[in-house]
Amino acid sequence: MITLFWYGVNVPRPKQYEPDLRDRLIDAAGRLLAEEGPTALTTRRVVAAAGTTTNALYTLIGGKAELVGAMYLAGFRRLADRMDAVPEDIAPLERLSLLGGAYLDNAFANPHLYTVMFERPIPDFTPSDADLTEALSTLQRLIDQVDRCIAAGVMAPSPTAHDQAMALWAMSHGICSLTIAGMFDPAEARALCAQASTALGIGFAVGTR
Amino acid sequence: MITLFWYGVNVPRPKQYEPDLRDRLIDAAGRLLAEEGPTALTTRRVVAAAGTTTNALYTLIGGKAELVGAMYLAGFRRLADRMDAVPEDIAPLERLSLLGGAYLDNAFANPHLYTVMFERPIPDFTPSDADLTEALSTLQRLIDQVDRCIAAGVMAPSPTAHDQAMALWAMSHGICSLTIAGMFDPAEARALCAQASTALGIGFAVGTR
DNA sequence: CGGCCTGTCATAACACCGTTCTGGAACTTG
DNA sequence: CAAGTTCCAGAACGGTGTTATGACAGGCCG
Repeated sequence: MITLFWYGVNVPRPKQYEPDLRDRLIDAAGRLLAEEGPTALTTRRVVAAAGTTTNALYTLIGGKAELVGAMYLAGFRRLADRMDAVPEDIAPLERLSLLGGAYLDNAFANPHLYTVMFERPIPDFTPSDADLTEALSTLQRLIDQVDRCIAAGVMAPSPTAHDQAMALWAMSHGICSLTIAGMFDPAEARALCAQASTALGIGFAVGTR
Repeated sequence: MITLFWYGVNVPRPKQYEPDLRDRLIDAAGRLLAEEGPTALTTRRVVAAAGTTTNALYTLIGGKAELVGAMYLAGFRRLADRMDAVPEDIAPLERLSLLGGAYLDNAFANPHLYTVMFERPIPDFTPSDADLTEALSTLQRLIDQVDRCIAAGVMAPSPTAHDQAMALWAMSHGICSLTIAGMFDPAEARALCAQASTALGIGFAVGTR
């Protein structure tokens, strides 16, 4: 007889010895990435910082790619938190601008994490399709706010909220990316972003009337 | 007595490396990067593809960082060539749009090289200040064309040509970067870029009148 | 309650990486 | 020809991600 249900019967579930070891590993990786950049993110340094050994990383997380994947998702969660911290009860256009500010703040507060989210500084890791859709879902906040601006009559109804939001996002990301790459300095970047974002909004409104 | 001129007397001039070995190494590295991405760009694979040994790479180029540096500059030269191939005798605004198209073409034709230019896929390499200014000088073509558009009266004289060009560039780069990261697909990216660029131009014109 | 199974984790090893060392061959010059 | 210098193949070094080996802890079934 062949057992079809592997976890159906007679399979003990042993506990994890140190329940927070997985979190400790991910925290240590995050600290290493933030403080010393992608080159410092080696399995050996991570496990040493977490006070354990390589094998724990492999049984608890799976490998370096999965470790970076965890930080990838954590990065988007952090971005989501920052955007959700923007108050609700303000003028739609002003709130949209604050969301943009939060985006730049997030990028410049931890540039290494930002590159993990949007570039490939650790070539072993490329996000899965599930990771990508989860990441893109964070940007729904931007689309929603553009929608509210359209509903309030302060932005044009065409192109679609999605397209206008994507344009705003691409612009902001471009500025963040080039700034992190050393092409702009942060102050310059913020001014440029404010200037260009309003121009973009005006252009969309005028271009379709 | 101290000999001051080391090559003055009695110094034989031994043979040189194969004169094109340096170029062969850089070509092999470029092919490897284009076909298999940054993970394939190892010194051992490069020297094997060029039919030589590690030592040649170190005496002729200096190391992996310098090798990537050569590709960094080659990437900007290639971008410059593509932009310089856009004809001169067309309407300024149309020429500006063709420059944007050339930018996207260049990015999508060799995305791995694009990431070397604007992201840090090989952590051993970060461009020097000299590299950065040389790279930024490529973008002067964009600024010049915006200048011509302003002179022709088809773009607003304010903000400065520099600022408008930087905004257009950041927008285009953002779209390229996000596309290469898997967030957009190339067709979507081209449409978005065209749409957003014209909106940006209109917005700058309207916002200052 | 005891044996077994299974997940947890330390130790040590493997293949590969960038880089450097060693030594011999090749070539130019006196 | 002898000397001196550069070229360059091979081995070696320290570091990387990953995997094999094995000790051990605890939950499940008899």
